[in-house]
Amino acid sequence: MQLTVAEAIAVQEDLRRHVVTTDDTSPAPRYVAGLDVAYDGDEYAAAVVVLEVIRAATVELQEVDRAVVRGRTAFPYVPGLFAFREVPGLVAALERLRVTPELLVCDGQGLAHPRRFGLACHLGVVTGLPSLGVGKTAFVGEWQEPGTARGEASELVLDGEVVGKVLRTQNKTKPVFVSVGHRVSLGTAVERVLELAPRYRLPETTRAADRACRDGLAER
DNA sequence: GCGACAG
DNA sequence: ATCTTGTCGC
Repeated sequence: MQLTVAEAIAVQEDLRRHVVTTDDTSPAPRYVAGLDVAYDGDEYAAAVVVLEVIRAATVELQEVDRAVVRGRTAFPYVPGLFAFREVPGLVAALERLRVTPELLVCDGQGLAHPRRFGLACHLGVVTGLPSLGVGKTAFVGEWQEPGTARGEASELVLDGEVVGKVLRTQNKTKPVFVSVGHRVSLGTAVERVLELAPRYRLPETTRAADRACRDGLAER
């Protein structure tokens, strides 16, 4: 790896100062992106899929753009430094988009991180775009099991501070861990995730990006 | 010191 | 993340 663990932590401590945890005065996003990376040894395929959110009687989600970039891993998976492994490929994919997303839905945590600077915060700060994190499992913090109905949530607390929400996106399914990335409030983040997960546990953005990076890795 | 540890 | 088939349920 080009960066040492100590250097990477220093970068996080520096970049975290730029995180904005409130909503900007813009309407609900029309273009929302899902981002994910798949691996095969030290080879990876990073994907970004942009969905247009059509709000009518029911929310409709249509893919309008996508970009998949392949590359070679330059940083190992280190808990707490996950972003250094995924950001290069994801930023490269974002640069290839024709449609600029108004919200990045990341695979992992945002503020729910030991230094309050998980992947979602990192991607938001380096791109300047609003972002939020949706983790499939917990990383840090304490919480109570939320109610079993879609929409019910409980606070994710770390050192006495609310760093996210444990949110049930579908009845009787395992909850997901939502946290702020950049330029969105926690309440809005939860609202966006529910809107993007009308049918399954994970947001459609996440599902689309997951499929895209797997497919990208498969074609060799 | 021991274990836990996003993907 | 990845290793991996069938199977129960809506």
